[in-house]
Amino acid sequence: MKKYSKQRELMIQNLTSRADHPTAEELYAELKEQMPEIGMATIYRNLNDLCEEGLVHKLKAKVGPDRFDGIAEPHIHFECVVCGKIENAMPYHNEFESLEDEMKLIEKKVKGKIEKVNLSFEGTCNQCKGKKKE
Amino acid sequence: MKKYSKQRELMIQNLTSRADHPTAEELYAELKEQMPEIGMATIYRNLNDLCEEGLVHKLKAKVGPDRFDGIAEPHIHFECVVCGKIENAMPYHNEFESLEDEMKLIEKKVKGKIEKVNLSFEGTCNQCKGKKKE
DNA sequence: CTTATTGCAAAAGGTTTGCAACCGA
DNA sequence: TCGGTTGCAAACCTTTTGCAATAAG
Repeated sequence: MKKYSKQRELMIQNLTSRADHPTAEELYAELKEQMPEIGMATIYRNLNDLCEEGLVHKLKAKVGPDRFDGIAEPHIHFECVVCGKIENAMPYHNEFESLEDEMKLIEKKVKGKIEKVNLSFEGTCNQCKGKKKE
Repeated sequence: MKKYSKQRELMIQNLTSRADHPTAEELYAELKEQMPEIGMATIYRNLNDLCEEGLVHKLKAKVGPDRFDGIAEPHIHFECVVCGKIENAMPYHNEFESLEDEMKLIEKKVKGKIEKVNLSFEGTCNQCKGKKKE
């Protein structure tokens, strides 16, 4: 039987109320301020559970550790191939708005055969564009 | 100055002449038959070089180690969330043919800002569907 | 009282790196 | 000969796991 845990609660709260996609390490650092005893293993264990429950999605960046997304709606990701950061593709939203709708359409169409549709862009984020191979 | 190496040559040959997307380990095992002295570090080093040169693409599966794709043309991937295998989305090709064209279009449109557009489906492959959580 | 969940530390898995030997130009 | 490339082993980073302690129901 599933039991309540403060740790998991904080994680859900954190992940579902933000638009970016932190790594386990980043999440850990943040939660450690609200709860200094929390351990890394708990973070990973709950993250995996939440993924299985479908509440959270695991994102694999080309660079760096995995990232986690607490937003359910299909959306487009922009991933920096230099630092690995993944953001929702807002900067391109206007141009590609229709694509998110199309993603939903595709998902509906292939329901059963396919669990998820991913659409992402790769490039260099503005921060990384600033520095010449730091 | 760049020098020829038998090892890299074999890798390029292998990766550009197949439609699937092996892991470093799989590639290593195959090449070891043609060249028993070859080492894992060489595989990884060359794989990274080839990715930088743009000859090969690194694919991050949700499950298991990274995979490598020697095909340049934008195409849709189908990834098994159980075993991690990634294949070109041929089974769905008819239905979604237009999407590959759209990918190319998008890529053209955002050239400069964006290096690559990725479209992928997640699901359970036929082999994994066969076995109940083996 | 029972058992899911935790925190810690150790282990595992995948990839990268240092270095001496090797090989192509 | 010179410098890029290799193979090996050790190092590295991220994630998972075993286990005893803790806390939810």
